[in-house]
Amino acid sequence: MAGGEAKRASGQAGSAKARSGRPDALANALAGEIQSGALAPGQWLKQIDIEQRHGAKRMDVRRALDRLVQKRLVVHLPNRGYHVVKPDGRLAREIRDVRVILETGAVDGIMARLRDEDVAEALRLARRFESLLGKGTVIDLHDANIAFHGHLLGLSGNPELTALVQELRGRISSAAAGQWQKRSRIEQSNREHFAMVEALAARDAAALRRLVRAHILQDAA
Amino acid sequence: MAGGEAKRASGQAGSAKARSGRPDALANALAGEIQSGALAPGQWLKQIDIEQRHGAKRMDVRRALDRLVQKRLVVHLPNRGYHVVKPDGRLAREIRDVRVILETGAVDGIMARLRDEDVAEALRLARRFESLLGKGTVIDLHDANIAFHGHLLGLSGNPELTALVQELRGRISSAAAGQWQKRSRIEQSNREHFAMVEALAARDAAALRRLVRAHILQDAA
DNA sequence: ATGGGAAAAATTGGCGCCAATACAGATGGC
DNA sequence: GCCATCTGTATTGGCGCCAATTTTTCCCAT
Repeated sequence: MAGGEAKRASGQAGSAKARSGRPDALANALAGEIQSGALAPGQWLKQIDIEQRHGAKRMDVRRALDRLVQKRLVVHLPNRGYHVVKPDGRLAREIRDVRVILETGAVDGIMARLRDEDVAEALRLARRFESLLGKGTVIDLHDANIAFHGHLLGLSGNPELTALVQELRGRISSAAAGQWQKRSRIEQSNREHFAMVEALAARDAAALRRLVRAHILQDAA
Repeated sequence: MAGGEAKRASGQAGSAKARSGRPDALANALAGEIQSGALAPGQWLKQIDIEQRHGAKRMDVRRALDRLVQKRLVVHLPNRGYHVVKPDGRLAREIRDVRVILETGAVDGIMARLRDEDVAEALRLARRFESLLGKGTVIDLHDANIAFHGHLLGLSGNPELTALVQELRGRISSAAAGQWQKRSRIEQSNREHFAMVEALAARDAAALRRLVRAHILQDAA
């Protein structure tokens, strides 16, 4: 029995691609709705509603919900159902602190591998964020912000670190979503983006660390 | 803000207890078998085998496997099955680097909240590890090591950080399991444990950071 | 003998139905 | 008039069966 050993090297090793499949797609869709606030904290997620709204099969719904439970985005009460997790101040603070550690910790790796074209790309993304300040939706700004920070983290050369931070961000964005509507804070974020790009260009690790820390701490303060 | 509604203490907020339920129990059992090496890397996990070996229902098996996929411990190929993930040097290195960032980043938090009794507890756990050097099994040593580092991380006052590191550790322990059999390295780890306790007692954050970094880097080098 | 191909066995994955449980509303007793 | 209980309804969760796909085995042709 046991002996399986994959003859073909197919699969796994190089496959960060990972065909998402329908269940993951649904899970991501629901995660997006939760993070965007479409699904309010505490709201019950009835399987039938999701099944009809997304035109999905019952099993996919169940699997997606189970996946969201593991991502800590929804809570499952046996024989009662699933509901959106309610923002927990303590938890949000802890995750925020972890993000500070991870993203400031990534700075050294970033500086070590930094090329001029990476700085240029960061500048481009910062400008894209800025261009959306006026007429972009909140979601557009959110995406542009993700793109900027994702690029920055990607420069660390550690995909796992990048994925981890994105996962953590997904777990508190719902709590922070309300904060994102304040205009002054978005403009402050924009200024900090450019400051970070300057720190990058100057290869000033200490300054970048300081900026990243302040940036994260203000986002979900 | 974010009202701490929790009328009933039940559910969500404070429930680190989280009734594991059958599916999680199976997932943990399989995870243990993978990390202990009972299930070899690359080996195919047939649903029927697991169903019979663990006396579980088919659905629980499927759910547990799906959960392990999300934990990145097994790989799923549609219509082919699930197999244990093969140790990937690059991935292991990335996770190891993330651990360095997290555990060295936790040092400041640890020092800020450190009490004398915490140092005493750390010393106790270090001694327990040492006492197992001679006649403990590899698994005993592994557990004692986990306990020591878990205590250390717990001192940071950030349960999320602790949980995150444990999760990361679980994803590479299979790869590092082979390394744990070298005696000299275990003794080196033991010495470093006591050095860390000394750094704790001296409230020397820089020294502790240096020790933690070296300790993690050597474990899964 | 060996390679290709087809049938057979095994395994996975999906879908539907039905029981178990919780919720809502109505009814009756105090 | 209010509270407890009971009934009806909606929702969840489990279990089994069957189709789809893959892997293995066997046979035949070259």
